[in-house]
Amino acid sequence: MKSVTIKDVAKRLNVSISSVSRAFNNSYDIKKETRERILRTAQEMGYYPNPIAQKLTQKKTFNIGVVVPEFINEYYSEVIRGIQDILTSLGYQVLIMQSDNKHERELKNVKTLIHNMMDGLIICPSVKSKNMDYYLDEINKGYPIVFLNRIEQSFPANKVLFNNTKWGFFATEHLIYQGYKKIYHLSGSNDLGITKDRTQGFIKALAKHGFSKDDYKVIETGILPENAMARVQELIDNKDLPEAFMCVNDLVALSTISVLRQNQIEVPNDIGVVGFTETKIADLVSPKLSSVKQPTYEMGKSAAEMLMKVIKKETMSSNTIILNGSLNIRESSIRANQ
Amino acid sequence: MKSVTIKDVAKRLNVSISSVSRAFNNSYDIKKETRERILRTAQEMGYYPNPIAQKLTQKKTFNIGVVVPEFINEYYSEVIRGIQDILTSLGYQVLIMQSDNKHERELKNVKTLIHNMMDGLIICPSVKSKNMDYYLDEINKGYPIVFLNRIEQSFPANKVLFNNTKWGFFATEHLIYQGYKKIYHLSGSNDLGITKDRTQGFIKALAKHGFSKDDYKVIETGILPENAMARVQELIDNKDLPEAFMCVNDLVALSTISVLRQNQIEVPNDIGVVGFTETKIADLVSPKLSSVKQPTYEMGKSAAEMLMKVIKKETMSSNTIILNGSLNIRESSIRANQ
DNA sequence: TGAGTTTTCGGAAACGTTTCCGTTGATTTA
DNA sequence: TAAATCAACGGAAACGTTTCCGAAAACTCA
Repeated sequence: MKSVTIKDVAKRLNVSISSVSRAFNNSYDIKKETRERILRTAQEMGYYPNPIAQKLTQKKTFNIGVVVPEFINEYYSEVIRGIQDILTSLGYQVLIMQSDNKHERELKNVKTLIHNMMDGLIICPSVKSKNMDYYLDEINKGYPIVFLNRIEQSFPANKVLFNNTKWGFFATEHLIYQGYKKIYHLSGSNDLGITKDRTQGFIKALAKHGFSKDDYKVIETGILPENAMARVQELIDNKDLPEAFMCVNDLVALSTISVLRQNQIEVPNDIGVVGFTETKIADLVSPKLSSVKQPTYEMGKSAAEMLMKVIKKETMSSNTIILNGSLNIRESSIRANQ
Repeated sequence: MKSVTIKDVAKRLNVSISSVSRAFNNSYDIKKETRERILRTAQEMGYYPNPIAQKLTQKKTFNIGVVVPEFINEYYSEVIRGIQDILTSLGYQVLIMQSDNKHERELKNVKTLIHNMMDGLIICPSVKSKNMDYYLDEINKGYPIVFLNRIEQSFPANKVLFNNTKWGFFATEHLIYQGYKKIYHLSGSNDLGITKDRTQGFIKALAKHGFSKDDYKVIETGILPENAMARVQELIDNKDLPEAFMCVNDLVALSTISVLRQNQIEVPNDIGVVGFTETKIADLVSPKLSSVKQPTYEMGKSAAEMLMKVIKKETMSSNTIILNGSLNIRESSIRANQ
């Protein structure tokens, strides 16, 4: 378990510790031949500089921490791919921690990463900004942090966002243009800023097109199938069905379609459905699911690039990047002519 | 950016550095009152022990590294949840790295984690054991490593596995019992041990039930939709369709159903389909997808528990845990009576 | 009361690096 | 040829802890 240190290499070659160090950091004041000699025998002896010791003296670790709430679908997976593609090409390593949608664990993760001297952090918060003081403190101390998704636009920090209100609006307006006159929104939790924004977009679209209070409803189902299915079944039982559903995400949309089908209600012939945060399966199911695609990979890339700028001190202020998505209209929301 | 160190605390209280250290490690040889006094002012000054410096002197970091190939579906997400639930309850932190299905990046990740002094590692390899020498070296040095999934049963290390051959066999036999006489297997890459094992299970089941060479085929589609869809379309064009498909995973199964539907071929009325590595959507699509459920959460738990035993030196040998799954039969593979 | 024991604490080495400073010998310059 | 410059290297401090060792003070016991 004993690993070979810089001293062992120095002793073997009868050179000083400093020279070995210089050889590895290819410093200018070392002769080319000795440098090569040192590197060669170091290789033979299986020596590599201990990163922990390096961190103690240097400031840079070339490690970047990423905190995500979950991996429930490919959303954060693709975000991380975007982050990694940028950062690994620049010689950084990406360390990921999962906070399981719990704010406390998120905070603990962030502290762990900071204390382990990450050069910077990309944080995807679990819930809407409660207790962000710690983060603000660190930012003010000069610690490089970029937020991604699920954070308020007004929060004074560098961040990469998706405009959920806007695309919630478009998704809803699409249903309206299809001629659906009564539309229900199955919404996420109100604690979650992003799903709340989608709800706002929903309401804005209805307002613009003169829907009255009787023509729509917002039903808080959360983002997981179980509860959503129960609530839809309730609607059916109460004979309180709309002409279309605008759903907080694809999982809820698929759940809705599934329950409707069990009750011999067909999508889109009887009822239209549109999802949000498109996943691969949208294109594979029947009916194919209309949904809003988020630029996940690009969001990761942007966040990584922004973080690099912060680290290089090329920017100090609180920048916000808002990326565009697309509404992919498929079968589930195409209203039959009648 | 200058953080407060142990010296600052010691100086403020006119005690020695050692005493402050003792206070934090609640050592036995410090008076209770001084310990509390130190802890209190340390808190006031915002001091916490620098983990990097601690790592340099101690051997334990209470950090565990996890390397996964991807987050393409909820598979590794649930594995990680299992790992985290065990380890965080024991005071450990879990650091995750994603190797993007590339062996080189996996190796780099592992080295990064080891050099950063993780107390142990759980590795989910990306491809079948090529170049495992580095891992074996570390294990022989006494470094605690547990492997999970995608590794050969003969590999001499601690590991947690799913019996892909067995459940590939059961999935296939289920189709046979349904009366399907001609069955094709859409398989993953041969480089991937686990998908190869499923293929073996497929062939075993056919052999047991006396299928001849003409009654089955193995078609290597890989694990992603695009290629699978193309290959299925080829089969349709060549009028070379089986009575049932046994698919390497759910994504390929859904892709298959989708292509068949585009060609007016209905599942399960015309053709039966069964998937593998069940995901949430299996229950939400139409027809509901029959699939093999893997005990993902439990696999993570087992791996974490096994790693703890290795770290505590309660076990030295190469243990293998093989967990059981279940075959969930739904609509897609129920053959209509005829 | 004096020897032995225990409690509590300080000093200093150690962990494995980087980096500043200084020294040596060789080379250049006037 | 003497002075000045330069290339190449060694020594040692520093990073922030833990821990071993030893010593002072307090306590025990006969």
